[in-house]
Amino acid sequence: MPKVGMEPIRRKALISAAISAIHARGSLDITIRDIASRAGVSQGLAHHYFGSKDRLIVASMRYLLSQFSEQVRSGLQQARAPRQRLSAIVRASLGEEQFRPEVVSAWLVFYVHAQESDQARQLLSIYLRRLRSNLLHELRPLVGDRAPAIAEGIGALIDGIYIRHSLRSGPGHFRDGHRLVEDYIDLQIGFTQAGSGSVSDA
Amino acid sequence: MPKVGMEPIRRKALISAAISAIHARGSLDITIRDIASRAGVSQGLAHHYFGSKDRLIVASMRYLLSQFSEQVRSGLQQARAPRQRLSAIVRASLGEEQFRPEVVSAWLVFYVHAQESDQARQLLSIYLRRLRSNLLHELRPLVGDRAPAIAEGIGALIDGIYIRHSLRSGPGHFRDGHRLVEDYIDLQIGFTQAGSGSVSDA
DNA sequence: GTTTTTATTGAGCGGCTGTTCAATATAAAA
DNA sequence: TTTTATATTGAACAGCCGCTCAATAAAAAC
Repeated sequence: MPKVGMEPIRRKALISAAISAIHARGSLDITIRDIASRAGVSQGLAHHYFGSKDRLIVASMRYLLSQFSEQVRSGLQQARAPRQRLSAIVRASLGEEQFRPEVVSAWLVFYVHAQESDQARQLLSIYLRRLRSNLLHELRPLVGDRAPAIAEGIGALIDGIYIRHSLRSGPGHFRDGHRLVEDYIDLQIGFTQAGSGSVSDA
Repeated sequence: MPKVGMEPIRRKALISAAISAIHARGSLDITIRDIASRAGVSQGLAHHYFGSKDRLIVASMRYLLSQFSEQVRSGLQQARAPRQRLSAIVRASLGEEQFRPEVVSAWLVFYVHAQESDQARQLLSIYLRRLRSNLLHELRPLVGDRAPAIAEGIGALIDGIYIRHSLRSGPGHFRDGHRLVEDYIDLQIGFTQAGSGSVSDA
């Protein structure tokens, strides 16, 4: 078996510990000592591998974003038709993986953090652009030039459902969120086909 | 002229200063010294009137919520028909007043804070319930028993548009948000009247 | 077996924080 | 005027924070 150095192991453990600490505290107001202790190492080691608290935070954010991206990618690989690919995106955005309590807390906190940190805002913007681009690509053949507005609507609905979920106490409520977005998509598609909009030009 | 004590004046100044500080910092990680200095008084005075930092934060949150409630109330007083009252609610929720940068920051921060503070969560729940109740009351005569789902959709859309706005850089984007919600409402109403749903029973 | 690299610790430093409190100035009441 | 209540300050305190660093243990390289 290949003996690897400790670095990747510790990095991952510290990132997980940071996300867990953010959830426990409900904000970015967490201490390196707390994170290190959750990861089972000393404060010094956290600095050794990440240099500063800020860099550890950014690394955690990047980790969450990359995990979400992979969920989307894997979902899209199993769907061919545009309408089904839309569902795949919704499923990835509101999937159980994204609703793990720690993950929800971290996303919320990062959204807020993006207001003060340029780096955080840049990272989130990438996520927003990619999601928008994915939605547009699938919507265009279905609704023509109404795609931009509908993509914005879907994105806002997803974010709104997500943030509202975080205020509820209980566990469930997943399926309702999906349904809400799916109905929205179907309504908009139906309206386009029966309404005054251009019935596509391809 | 009626000579009032300093208390109400200082309380309001400190609350405004707190909201301003939250905006500047982008989080609740602010110091009493900073708040007091923005209000033009000493740290000691802030404690004299609010007792603790926590109570000052909660007072600021309450202030924002009450101001929003009044916007809704005043909007509803000028509209009679259900469909127009819905527009009034949307207008209050996505009005310029709510998009003042300081207000946006404060709302976001409070949403996150609600995850750790029971008091904050309770306050936000009241806002959510009242908004939902208002929407349901106007939706029922228009869409019958589809009202709950549509109310949830409208609420999520509003919150999503709000949170997404906070990540944009520029000033504008107000009108687009309104339009998105109004279209959603019209689509849902149209679908109800032409679709398979119960056409109301009143 | 010696040297060098990696892994890890925890004490310590300077600095900032919420809060307390004694002191004082101002205004109201007597 | 004297007394009392209100308004206001800023120094002081105890405590926590991010971060540095010298010390050491273990592993790899030689």
